[in-house]
Amino acid sequence: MLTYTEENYLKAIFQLQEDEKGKISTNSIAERLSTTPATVSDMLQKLAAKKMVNYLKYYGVSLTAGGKKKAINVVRKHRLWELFLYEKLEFNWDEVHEIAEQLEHIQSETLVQKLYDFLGKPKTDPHGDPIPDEEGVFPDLNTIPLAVVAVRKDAIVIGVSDHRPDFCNTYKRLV
Amino acid sequence: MLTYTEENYLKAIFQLQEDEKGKISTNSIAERLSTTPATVSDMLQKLAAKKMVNYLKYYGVSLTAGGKKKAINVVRKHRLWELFLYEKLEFNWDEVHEIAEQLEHIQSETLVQKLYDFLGKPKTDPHGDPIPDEEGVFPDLNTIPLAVVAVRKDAIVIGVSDHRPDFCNTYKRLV
DNA sequence: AATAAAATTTAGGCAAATCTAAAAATTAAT
DNA sequence: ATTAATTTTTAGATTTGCCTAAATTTTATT
Repeated sequence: MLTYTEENYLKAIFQLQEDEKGKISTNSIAERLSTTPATVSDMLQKLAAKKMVNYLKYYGVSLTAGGKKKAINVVRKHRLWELFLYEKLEFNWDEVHEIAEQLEHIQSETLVQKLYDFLGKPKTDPHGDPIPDEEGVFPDLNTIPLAVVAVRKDAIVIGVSDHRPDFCNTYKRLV
Repeated sequence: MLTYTEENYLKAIFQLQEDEKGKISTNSIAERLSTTPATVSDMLQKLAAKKMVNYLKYYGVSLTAGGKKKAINVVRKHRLWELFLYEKLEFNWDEVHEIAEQLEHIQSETLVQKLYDFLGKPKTDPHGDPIPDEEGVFPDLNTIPLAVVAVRKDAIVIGVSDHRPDFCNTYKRLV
């Protein structure tokens, strides 16, 4: 069983891996988690001992198959809870992230499954991010960055990548 | 801010105080929380330092006004989440306790309030236990123990005090 | 009331997660 | 290719929550 903190590390590594596409540095993890590189170094060794990451000192980390599975499950739970808060409890979309950071660590596979069904097997969260299915597969949303949409061409905004309340608060909601 | 563990101590003390009506012993807390008396002794001193309990060595503990408020809030959250799991996610009533033990520690007053409204400001959880309102006041349910109901008199069962899955599982649901 | 039993607290330790400061390794720059 | 700068790791501490074993205090028994 992983601790709350360990789950956060796996999620951070997973998300950095998506963005940066290369080796993940100790510093980038530290920055993302607002901690020190020393602490990250320590934790990576623990996660390596638990076979959650492949770790070579001074070279960087990547997730093992098992680590990736755990990470995706955390992301799935985070996004499902965000959607629940937004759709069912009528939170604003800028308020949901912080609470979902806590809810994503609740342990119960049955709960995730029932929440998924309750929300109608959704494909995206309130920020437009894809929600993986029970197998950990992300839906293909066929999106392109707004910056590359041709001039005078119609387009539908389906998501934002900046989740900070300050940014989200600029808009009432998507679409 | 209280830790997850501290919240569990306050809840345990609160519930023991309701049952036993006298001084709460170190041993009874240890038993309820499945830990050792030594650990409890330690924690009581920490909680006393935080003004959450009145504690006199070798004599027992009681909650301060502040500690009681926190404890009731945890109970409130626990019961609201249980009801959510049961009513909205269709869990069996014997499965909800364990998950609610985790959910009761999610920090967000807004969340509790919105959940309360979402569930229709309920008065009882799936076990028939009263849910305190936003002020921490428990609704008066006007109940008597089944054992003192007169012979040949009609009565409606509104709750059970044993929350263990084994016991609850004997019945499909209340009423 | 003295002693035995039970309850409680203290002492000393351990693991997790964090930090700062120092050391080591890698990368960049002249 | 040395040296300087940066990144990463190790070392040594701290806090929280927990344990066992020993000491202390209270309660019960004869």
